Amino acid sequence: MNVMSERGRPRTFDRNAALRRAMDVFWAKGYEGASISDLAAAMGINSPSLYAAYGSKEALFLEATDLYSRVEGADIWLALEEAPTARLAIERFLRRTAKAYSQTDRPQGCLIALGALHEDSSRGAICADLRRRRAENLTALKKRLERGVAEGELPADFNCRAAATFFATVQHGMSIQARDGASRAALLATVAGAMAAWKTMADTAEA
Amino acid sequence: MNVMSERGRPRTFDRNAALRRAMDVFWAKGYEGASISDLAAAMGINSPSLYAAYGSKEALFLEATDLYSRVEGADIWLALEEAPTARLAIERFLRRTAKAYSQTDRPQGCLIALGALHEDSSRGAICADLRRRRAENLTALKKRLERGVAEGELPADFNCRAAATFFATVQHGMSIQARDGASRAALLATVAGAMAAWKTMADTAEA
DNA sequence: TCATTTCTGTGTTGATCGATACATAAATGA
DNA sequence: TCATTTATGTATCGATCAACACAGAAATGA
Repeated sequence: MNVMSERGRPRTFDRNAALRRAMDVFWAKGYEGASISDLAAAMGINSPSLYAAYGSKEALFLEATDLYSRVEGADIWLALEEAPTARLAIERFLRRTAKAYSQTDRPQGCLIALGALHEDSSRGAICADLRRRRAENLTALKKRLERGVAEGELPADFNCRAAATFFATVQHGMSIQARDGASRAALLATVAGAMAAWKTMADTAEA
Repeated sequence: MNVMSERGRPRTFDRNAALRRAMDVFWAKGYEGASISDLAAAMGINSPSLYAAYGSKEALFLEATDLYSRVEGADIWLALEEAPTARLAIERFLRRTAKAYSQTDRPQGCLIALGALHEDSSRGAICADLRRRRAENLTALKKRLERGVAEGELPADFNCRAAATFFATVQHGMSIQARDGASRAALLATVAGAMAAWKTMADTAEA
């Protein structure tokens, strides 16, 4: 398959490197704000090469968001699985979020959260895909909390869904906070606020 | 002034009613997603009438967001002043937010939070205005918490800035949550999570 | 009545949008 | 060598963007 595709004139640019550049543009400007001109210029190619290699703006965005989750988001969500307790898992998840969202050498906030918030007939697939990814993230949080219940760390009647919703919402808010230029310290203050809810939530469930 | 302006052919549409329609379009589609065609059609006028009455798309947006804060946002922020305690003030503020963001007869989430998140040279003034409004909201929260400290409800070393940042961030996250179709119950679960942090934050400050 | 002022609807402006046509270049297999 | 295949650069496509020119309509004051 791969061997057969080596016929014809070879591509003169690195497809993965160009995709990463496209990701940065979408990340900074959002889906509608990023024009084909912007993208092609950042990728160092002309628009026909872009369309030949990726198909369309929509397809390019979908590939870019996939790359984003794998490269930029992986570390954050890995914390959920690796931490020994649910409490530590949530805390590390939020702290890594604060760190990632305040990196000064890349766009602030999250591409998944901010990439395409305004639905439109011409952007239906884009919005649906981002929504699906956000829903997956919510499920990952819920699963980790449920594991905490199963392992006896949290009371049996702990509301995992509600808690997961809360922490996911805090993370989404941090994207907007980061876009407003919040410092890492300010984002960590939000993390501290969210974690302050932990004890009360666990105790309330027991009562 | 007003009398002098009554010369010439009178306007055949209600300027305020049309502005409200424009607000709804910006609210649903965001600044870049709302075209002049969209706006004029929803307002029931042609684009020259739009430009004659409001000046430009940017000026129309600024008027629309001002109307939004006065009409849609007033009730939410009034809760801060009216509640007898800081704790109740924050709780009512968040509960009214949950109610407002889940109204099914209007766009979900907040125009101030979601209207223009991606900065661009052509949208600088828009983004700056929304950022200013968000900063004002943060200040209002901080002021209310400081009043709680002054009145002895909260310990003297309570970190008002950090707490205000946390609650503002939760509200911003609720906008994205609402855009994802969250029910009022789901938004109230987030409110409960945020309020669960209250006791811990107050106690930690005392320690 | 009539000059002045302001608004309305039609039609259009140059710019930019996402997406391609086309000719040429550079690789392959036969 | 040469037909085939794929990529590249130039130069555009029709559609839509924000904004406006212009002429006619509807009010005013004199």
